[in-house]
Amino acid sequence: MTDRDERVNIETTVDPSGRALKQKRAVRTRSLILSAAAEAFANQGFPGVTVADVAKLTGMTKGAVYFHYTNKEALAVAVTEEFYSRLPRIADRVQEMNLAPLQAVREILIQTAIAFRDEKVIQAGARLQIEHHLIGAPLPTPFLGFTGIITELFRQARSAGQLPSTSRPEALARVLVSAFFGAQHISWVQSNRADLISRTEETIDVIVGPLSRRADEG
Amino acid sequence: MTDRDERVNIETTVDPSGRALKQKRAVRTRSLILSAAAEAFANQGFPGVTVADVAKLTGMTKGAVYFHYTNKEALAVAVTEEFYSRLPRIADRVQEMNLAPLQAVREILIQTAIAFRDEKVIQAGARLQIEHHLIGAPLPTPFLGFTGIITELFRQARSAGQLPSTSRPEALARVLVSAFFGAQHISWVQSNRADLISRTEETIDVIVGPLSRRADEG
Amino acid sequence: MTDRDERVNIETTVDPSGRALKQKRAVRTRSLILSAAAEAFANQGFPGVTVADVAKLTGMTKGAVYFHYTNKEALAVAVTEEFYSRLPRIADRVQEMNLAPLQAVREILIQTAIAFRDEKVIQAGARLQIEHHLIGAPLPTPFLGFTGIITELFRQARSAGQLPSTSRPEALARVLVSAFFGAQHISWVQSNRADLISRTEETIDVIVGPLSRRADEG
Amino acid sequence: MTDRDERVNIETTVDPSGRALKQKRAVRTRSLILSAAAEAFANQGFPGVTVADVAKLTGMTKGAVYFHYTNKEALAVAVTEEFYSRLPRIADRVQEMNLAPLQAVREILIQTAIAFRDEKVIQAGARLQIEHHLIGAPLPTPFLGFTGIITELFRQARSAGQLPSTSRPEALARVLVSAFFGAQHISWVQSNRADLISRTEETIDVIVGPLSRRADEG
DNA sequence: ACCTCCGGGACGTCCCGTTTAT
DNA sequence: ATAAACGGGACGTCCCGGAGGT
Repeated sequence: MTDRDERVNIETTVDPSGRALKQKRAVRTRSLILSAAAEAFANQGFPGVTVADVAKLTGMTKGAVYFHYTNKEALAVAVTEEFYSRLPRIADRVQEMNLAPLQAVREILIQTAIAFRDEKVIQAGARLQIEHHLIGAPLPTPFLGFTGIITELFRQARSAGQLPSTSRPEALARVLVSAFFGAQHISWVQSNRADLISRTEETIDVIVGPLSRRADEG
Repeated sequence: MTDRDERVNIETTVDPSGRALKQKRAVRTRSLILSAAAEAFANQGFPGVTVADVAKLTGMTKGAVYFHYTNKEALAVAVTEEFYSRLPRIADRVQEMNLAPLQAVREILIQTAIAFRDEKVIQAGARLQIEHHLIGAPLPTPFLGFTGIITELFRQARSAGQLPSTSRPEALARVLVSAFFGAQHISWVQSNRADLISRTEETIDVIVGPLSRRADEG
Repeated sequence: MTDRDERVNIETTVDPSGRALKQKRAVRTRSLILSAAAEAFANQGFPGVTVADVAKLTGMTKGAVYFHYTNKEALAVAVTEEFYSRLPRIADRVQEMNLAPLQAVREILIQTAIAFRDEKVIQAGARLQIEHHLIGAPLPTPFLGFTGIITELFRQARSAGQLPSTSRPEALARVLVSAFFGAQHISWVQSNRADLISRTEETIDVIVGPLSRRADEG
Repeated sequence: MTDRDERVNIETTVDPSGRALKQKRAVRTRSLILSAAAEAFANQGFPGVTVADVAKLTGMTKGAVYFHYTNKEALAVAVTEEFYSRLPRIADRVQEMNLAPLQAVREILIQTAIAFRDEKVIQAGARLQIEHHLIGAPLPTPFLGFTGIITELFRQARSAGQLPSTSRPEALARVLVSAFFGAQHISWVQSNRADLISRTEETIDVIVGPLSRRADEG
C-alpha cells in the first residue's frame, strides 16, 4: 500500500514549478489508483472487478480513473508491470547479501513467497498473470526473467562445485520455478496462502536441498 | 446428477424400449453439452464462455442446456468433476501394468501429461481449477486424490528400497504434483502445451530421477 | 381444496364403464389442477405463477397441466369462472333463509367477506379479476351480477317500506359494492384480511344501517 | 433521493454556471423518466412494463434509466411516492377555499376523482397500489394520510353540528375512502373512468349527503 | 385417453465498460 | 476531473410443443 512512495519521489523533485506540483499530484493519483486496482484485482480477479470498484476504493469517480488509465485493461497492464518490476528487485536485494549461490536461490524463493503472501501488488500480478487469457491486452511473458535469474545462480553453483558438473542448471531452474508456481497456487486455493512459506521450504528442500547436501558431502 | 444415470441403466436393462430411448437421448444430450462446455471452457475460460456459446456448440438452444444444467456454474462443476474422475482412471490403467513404483509414478505423470495435452475435458478442468475464484460454486479440492496416489507409490518405493528410508513420501508427492501442475500451466502459457511432455519428463528427472538413481547407487 | 368434490361426482357416475373411469380420473385431475392454480394465483398473482409452480403443487409434471389446460390463461379463466359461480351460490344460500331484504343484504355481504377471508378460490378469483389487464384472455365483467342481486334486494326493501321511497336502489347497491370491494382490498393490504369482517360490518352499518334505522323510526 | 434535489439548489445559488446546469439536466431527466414510467405503469401495469419501454418513452437508453433508478422497482416506488404526495396537495388546495367541513370533504373527493381521471401519475399510483403484491419493494401504506384528512374534517363537521354527535368520524372516513377507492377501480374496469365523477358524486351522496341533510333537518 | 420427458425460442432485467457534455 | 448518458449483451426463466409410453 505504501510500497510505492519511492517511485513517486523519483519522478517529481526534478522541476519545482507549478507544473511539477500538478504533475506530482497526478503521479500520486495514478499511484493511488494503481494500489486500488491491485487490491481489487488481487481479491476479485480481472473480470470480477469493475472500474467503479476501483474508483470507489480511491474515493474518486470513474471519470478520474479513466482520465489516468484509458481502460480497464490498461489498469491490469500497469499492475502487471509493477509486479514484474518487483520480482527482480527481490532478487537484487538478496544478491547484495553475498550468499553462496544455492543459499541465494533459497533466500530468493523464500522472500518471494513472503511477498506473495503479504503484498497485494504481487498477488494481483500473479492473479492477472493467470487470468491473462481473459484480458485483451498482451502481458509480458511470465516466468522468463525469474527463471533466468535462478538459472544463472545454479550455473554459479555448479561452477563453485556446489552442484555436480553433470547437472543442468536450466532444467533445475525450470522445475524449481514450476514447483514454486504450483505450490503457490495450491496453497492459495487450500489455505489462502497460510502455508505458503512452509510449502516453499519443502519445495526447496526436495529440489535443491538434497543436491546441495550432496555437494557438501562431496 | 448421478442418480439420473443410474436410473437410465436400470430402465435400459429392464425395458429396452422407447422409454430408454428417450432417456438415452437425454444422456447423449447431457454428454454432448458437457463436451461442448469443456471445449468452450478450455478455450475461453469460465467468464469468457456464455451459455449461448455452449448451446451453439451443441447445435441446440439455451433452453436445452438449461434443462440439463441449472447454471453456468453447474456446467463448470460438472466439467470439473469429470476432470477429477479421469485422473484416477489414468492412474488405475497404469497400475494394471504392474510397474515398479517409481516407474509407475513416471508413467502416471507422462500419461497424465498426454491427457493434458490432448483432451479438452482435462484442459478445461485444469483451467476451471485455476479460475475457481471466478466461479461462484465450490469445486472439488484440487489434486488431493492425485497426490494421495503418488504418495502411496512413493511409500511403496521406499519400502522396496528404491528411495532412501529418510525420504518423506508426502513431501515428495506434494512437490512433484506442484511441479507438474506448474509445468503444465507454464507450458500452456508459453507454448500452448507443445513442450508439455518434455517438461514433464524433465520434472520427473529432477525430482524423482536422481533420488531413484541415488537409491540404485546405495 | 376439498370444495370441489361435488362437481366431480355430478360428471362421473353417469357411465360406469372403463371410459368413465378414465374420465373420472381426468376430472379429478382437472379439479386438482384447478385447486392448485387457485392456491398459486391467490398467493402469487397471475404473473407470479409459473405453470411449473402449479404442476409442482399437484405433484404432476408440466405436461400434465398442459394436457388439461391449453395454457396459463386457460387456468386463470377456469379459476375465475369458478369464482363467479360461487358468489351467486352464497346469495342463494342466504335467500333460502327468508330474511328481511336489508337483513339479507347484510348477511350476503358478511358471508361473502367470510369467503374472501377463508377460501383460496375466492381470493384467487378476486385477485385475477384485479389483474385481468395482465391476462390475455377476456374475463367475465366483474361486479355486475353481484351488484344486480344487491339492487334487487334494495328494491324489495323499498317496496317493503324498509327504505324511503325516494331512495335509489341502484345507487345504494353500486356504492355498497364499491365500498365492499375497497374495504376488501385495503384489508388485504393492511392486515392480510384479518379485519375484513369487521370492516365489512362497518361498511354495512354506515351505508345500510342508518337508512334502515331511519326507516324503522318512520 | 431528496438530498440530490437539495444539493442542486445549493449549488445553483452558489455557482450558477455549468455545474448547476448539469444537475438541472439530471433533474429534468429524472422527472422525464418518472413521467414516462407513470405513463407506462398506468397503461400496462407493473409486470407489463419493461425498462426498455420506459427508456423508449423518454427517448433515452436503458442505461440512462438505470443511472437514475437502480431498479424497475425503484421506478414503481418513485411513482407511488409521487402519487401519495399529490393527494394531500389536492386536499390542501381545497382547504384553502375555507368551505364548511362536509363541503370540503365533497370537494376533495371530486377534485381527487378528477385527478384520477386526468393525471397519469395518479392513475399509475392507483394501479401500482393495487398491484403491489407483484412488486418486490414495499410501497407506502395506502390511503392512511388521505383517510386521516377526511377523518379530521368529519370531526370538525361533528363539532359544528353538521353530523350527529353519535356519528364516528373514523368509521365514516374509512368507509368513504374505501368506497371511493372501490368506485374508482370499478369505474376504471367498466368504463375506463368515463363515469368516475358521477360515481364519486353518487358515493358522496349516499354516504355523506344524507347525513348532512339529516343534520340540516335537526 | 392420459401423462412424461425433453427440447425450443423469446425476452426481461440488470450491469458494465465507455464516451459526451460540462 | 465530474456527472450524465450510451449501448450492448449475459444470465436466467418461462411458456409452450411434440414424440413417445402406459
